[in-house]
Amino acid sequence: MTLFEAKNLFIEAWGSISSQWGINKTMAQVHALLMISMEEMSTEDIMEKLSVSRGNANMNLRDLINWGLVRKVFKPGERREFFVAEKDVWKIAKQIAKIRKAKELDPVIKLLEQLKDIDVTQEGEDGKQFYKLIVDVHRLTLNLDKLMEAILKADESWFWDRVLKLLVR
Amino acid sequence: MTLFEAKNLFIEAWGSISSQWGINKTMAQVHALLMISMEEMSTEDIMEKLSVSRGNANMNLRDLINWGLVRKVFKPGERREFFVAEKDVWKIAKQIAKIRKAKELDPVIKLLEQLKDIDVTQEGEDGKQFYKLIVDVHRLTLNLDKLMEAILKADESWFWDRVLKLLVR
DNA sequence: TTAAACTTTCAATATTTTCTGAAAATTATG
DNA sequence: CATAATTTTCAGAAAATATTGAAAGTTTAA
Repeated sequence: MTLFEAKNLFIEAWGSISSQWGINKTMAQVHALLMISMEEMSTEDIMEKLSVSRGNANMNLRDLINWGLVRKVFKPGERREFFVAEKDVWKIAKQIAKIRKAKELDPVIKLLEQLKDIDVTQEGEDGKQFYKLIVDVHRLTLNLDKLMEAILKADESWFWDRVLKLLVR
Repeated sequence: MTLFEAKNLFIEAWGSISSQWGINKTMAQVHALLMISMEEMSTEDIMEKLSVSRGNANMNLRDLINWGLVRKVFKPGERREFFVAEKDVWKIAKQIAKIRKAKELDPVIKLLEQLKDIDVTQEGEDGKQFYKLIVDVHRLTLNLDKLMEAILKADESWFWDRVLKLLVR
């Protein structure tokens, strides 16, 4: 496999896999493209390489910027904007963890905290069982949340050294 | 908030949040409903409670069974099938982790292993940078994979004791 | 200024995903 | 068996999501 083929495969496959990650295909492909390109790219470059419209490219670049995975750069003498992706894989992972925590975990915790308000004393077995479920899920999500927070603060080698030594004997 | 209200809120909210989890609404609601119900439920019961069609109920129940989160039970003297959900939250979490690992992580690892085949010696700086990205992402996903495997084997309190003591001082 | 270069927006369209409901298949019962 | 009860399938409808492309908006520089 040549480098060219490998890069194309990477972009294509990243786009397909993204559907499993709840991320839209163009966004994943733009990200893949920017991660593997040496040079900053213009909107035009991206549109051409991925065969997508200007609107689509623009919107997904904006999302990637909001996710903190891509940033704009200005080239001296150039009027248009260029884009580059963060290349440090640990930083990328932390950024994604942060976003996913906010989207997937925080709303659950918020819901569970509301639900703990029920007056469980008034109800029978049924109420107790429901309350236990809520409390259990709440405890679990809080723990996951703490784990995520720890990841966000951690240095890569420190984190994996600890985790793997202690869990995977 | 009464128990009744709380249960309805839980089902409704679980359905909304599920979109962030890449899970379809009905599936999440059926799961929520079964998790909080004391009694096993028939397809008919579920259709009525959630206002969904027979086909939809049937298909999502099958998916939940395939995910290992729900099982069929047979009642003596009853012809039709009834369904119950696993109630142990740690078991549920492990099951979900297992599925997500298979859907989100394993395909990435497979891709990266293919991509490591490129003949990097032939290429310049560009090839080196690409290779580094592949290797870095590969290492990270393998580590995540090991973490997931550890979770799958672990006992809940043991797992959180270790993780939280070591990461969150 | 103003006009060209470039970016953003958004209504219309296309695509993908989910849901319905009736028909087909399966299973149990007399 | 035959028939009634129940489950499964699946083509088409509906809903949700993603994409286009052209118009509107913004910025730069002559």
